[in-house]
Amino acid sequence: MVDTVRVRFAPSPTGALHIGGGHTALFNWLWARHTGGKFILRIEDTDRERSTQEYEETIMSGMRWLGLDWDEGPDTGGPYAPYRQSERLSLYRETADRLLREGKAYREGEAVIFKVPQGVSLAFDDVVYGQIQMLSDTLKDIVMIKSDGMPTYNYAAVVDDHAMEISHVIRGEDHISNTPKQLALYDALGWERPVFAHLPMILGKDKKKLSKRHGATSVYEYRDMGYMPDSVFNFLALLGWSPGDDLEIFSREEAAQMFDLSRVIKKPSVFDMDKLNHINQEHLKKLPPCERLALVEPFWREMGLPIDSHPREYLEASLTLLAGRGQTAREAAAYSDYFLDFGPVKERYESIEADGAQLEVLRRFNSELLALPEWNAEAMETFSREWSAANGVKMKDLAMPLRLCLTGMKVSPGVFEVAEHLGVREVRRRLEHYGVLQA
RNA sequence: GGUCCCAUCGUCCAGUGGUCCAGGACACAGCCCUUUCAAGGCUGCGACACGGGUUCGAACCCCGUUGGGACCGCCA
Repeated sequence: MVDTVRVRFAPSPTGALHIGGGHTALFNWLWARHTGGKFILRIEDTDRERSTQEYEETIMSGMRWLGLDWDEGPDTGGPYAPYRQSERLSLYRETADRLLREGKAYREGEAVIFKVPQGVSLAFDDVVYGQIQMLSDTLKDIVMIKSDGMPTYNYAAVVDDHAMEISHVIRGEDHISNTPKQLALYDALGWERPVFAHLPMILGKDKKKLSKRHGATSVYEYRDMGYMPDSVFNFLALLGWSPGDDLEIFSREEAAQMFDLSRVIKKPSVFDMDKLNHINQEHLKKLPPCERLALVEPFWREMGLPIDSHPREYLEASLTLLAGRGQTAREAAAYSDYFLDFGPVKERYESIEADGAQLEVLRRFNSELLALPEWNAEAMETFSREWSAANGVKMKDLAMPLRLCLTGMKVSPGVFEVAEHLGVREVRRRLEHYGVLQA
């Protein structure tokens, strides 16, 4: 009997790894890791027209990106190899011949077709959906081997799940109606059935099955938008499942430990970008500086910023200063460009807006600020508060123009912290450029 | 059309007959903090689709209605 859990993710290499596919893979992975079982990757490349080696590789790297490692697969091999259906043709052939000999299947053209017995109740107990039953009379005969010699999905999946000793078939709910067909096959072959667990679908905002129309659907698009794999993992795990308490931000390991198939719900869930953003921000905040830098760096590079002319410590500190600003790595990169270069600042603002009298006040203030014996945020703030009180000028009217000159933005971390981090020389350079220092 | 599935705040989840005039999170609004924006803290808005049962008692069980979804390929 089934003593060890063996689950599989069985994508067809006809496209990149989808959010839906990632969700299915994730739940299989969680169950395997939770139970100490095996997670198997099987490539279902029986569609000669659409399957490609490139897609197979993208799917695998997509899974790696999400942190879903597999124990057996086409690249790693394993005791049930090969793991690519196109390499298991003889198995399908032999099994089909057997059914042919037993009179349970027939030929039509080059194809082999399974004759569905009539009047049979095909029922199974789904781990998440419960008892599901269908009468065999509503089923048409099932094509097992196509005219091109390749097996069909419903047939190959049964043969392989049996041969690979899969204990739990965990897949999307759209496969519920396929299950009775596969049940008929298991019965005809005299094979023991695996346990079935169907997962609720992921829907778009319009409550329709998630598709290209809904925007980004491949997991890679999320990476390119600046989402962390940990966040996408966390977010996907929360679709159709929850640990039961109010814990929402967790790691892969924590999820694997808490996960249980019996806690998966039936209701389809809507993909909510706002929630993903929030989860990403939470994970971003937890990251140590060096890892955050690694995440943001590609986006800075993409923006053409001079990364290599700054020490790593400086770059890390720049991001630490951001403290929760930005929900994605891409946003964090955009919010911090002024730390790396003066260029973007100048592009945003040609000059500050101030009339003659205001300008004179700013010139005096900035000049005195630059003359401070100690160049740190605390000293600058103390000085500024005293100066503003003494001169009857609001802090705001001193800080905002300074912020504008240094960052080119109306929003930023505390402006004195920005100034400290930029360094007195750079601050002087920027203030001089805008003519807000005394001659 | 046939078959199957689903139904708690706008969204994601909690809730498995009494402790629920329903709890948390996101989003939204307001307040506090404050040199700005975030972050953080506090408050608010907001749902058991409807109708019948069963029961002393129903968000939870049963039936129906309505509304959604999936599948009906020699695609997977």
